[in-house]
Amino acid sequence: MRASLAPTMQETDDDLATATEALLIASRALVGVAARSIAGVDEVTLPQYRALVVLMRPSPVTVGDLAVVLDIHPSTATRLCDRLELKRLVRRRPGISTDRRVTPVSLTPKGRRLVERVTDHRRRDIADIVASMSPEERHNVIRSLTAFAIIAGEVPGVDRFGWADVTQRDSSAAGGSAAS
Amino acid sequence: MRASLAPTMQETDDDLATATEALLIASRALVGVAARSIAGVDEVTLPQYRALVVLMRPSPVTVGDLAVVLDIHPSTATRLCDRLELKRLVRRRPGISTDRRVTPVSLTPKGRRLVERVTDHRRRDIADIVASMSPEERHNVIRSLTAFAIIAGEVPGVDRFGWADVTQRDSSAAGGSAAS
DNA sequence: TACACTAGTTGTAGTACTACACATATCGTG
DNA sequence: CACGATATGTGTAGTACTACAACTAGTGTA
Repeated sequence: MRASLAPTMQETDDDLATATEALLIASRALVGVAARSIAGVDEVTLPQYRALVVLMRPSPVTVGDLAVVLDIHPSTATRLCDRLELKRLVRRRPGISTDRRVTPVSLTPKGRRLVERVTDHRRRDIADIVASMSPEERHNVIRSLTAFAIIAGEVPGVDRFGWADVTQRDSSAAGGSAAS
Repeated sequence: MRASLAPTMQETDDDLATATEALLIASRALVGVAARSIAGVDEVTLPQYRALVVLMRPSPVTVGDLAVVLDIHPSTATRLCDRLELKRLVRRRPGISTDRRVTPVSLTPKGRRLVERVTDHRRRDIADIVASMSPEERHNVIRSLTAFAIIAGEVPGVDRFGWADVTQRDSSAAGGSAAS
């Protein structure tokens, strides 16, 4: 399919490369948007924000879960939670779990609002761009990106979940490992 | 979402919102991809990587330019350059400019390779996803995202340039300001 | 030439993030 | 119930990032 004419194999190959480049470029633009949306919030550092995004998940999250998802040492997760708790963005809720070794952590309303604020900011920036598109382009975006997002969620090695949202892994801020 | 025909005004409004959401979701996926590509590189921290991306620009970049673009204090830019120079990723090149107050900074081959490595990593991840798409979807992506990227580059408040690539501004890693 | 301004660096100080090693509760099992 | 495994927290240490203040050097102008 392809609008109308039948694609030859060669055209398909070209499209593959072209689409990849288009996404790579769009990726930069979108990442830039994401960057600004978190930049507008002074209240948390990047690792902290990443943690908050993880905590947006509906399922319960423990300190240990955070360590696994963020790929940091458990003790680092503990410290991270300490700081977030000081800022009243999360709450430790011992006793919620039957396993009393674990420490469930949840967002406070304040923490949730912060994440939502960042998302809204990003949505506005994107909306500004979308508003500048022609109806046809807009229409196209819906179709192609929906397809993209669905597939991205299925391709192994690509996170479909929010924490990726965090935009990036802090790399090795210290001498650490933290690699993929 | 509807497949073909001429949009009415109302449908256009709907599309605007839908397209925004589609981009928001795609944004997460793409940011996740970007995250991984930098995560695979232990050698630099995020601020350091951002600086390297800025230095990919063809035009000469000074220490002060870095401070402005990265939105950090000049002294912070100095320290950043110090560390990058220690890692042999950049070089200070005094004497290149007629104004002997400024200190031009440029990537070393090693630094350039690092940035390219990250980009390649990202390109591969995206290609994996694109490969899973139907030719029609792929075709669509090319058209819509190219339009998106072009517009994004024109809409004020959205960076068209590479440094956004960096994926994100480190927020206030310290007690700092750094906000936008 | 004197003086203000610009660019960068250095001194100082504080917070964050990271990990490793060790200590403390709990849980599961034999 | 004893014992290993699990989940967190603490003690300790090191690097990074950040900014402000002060200093050096070079530029431009009156």
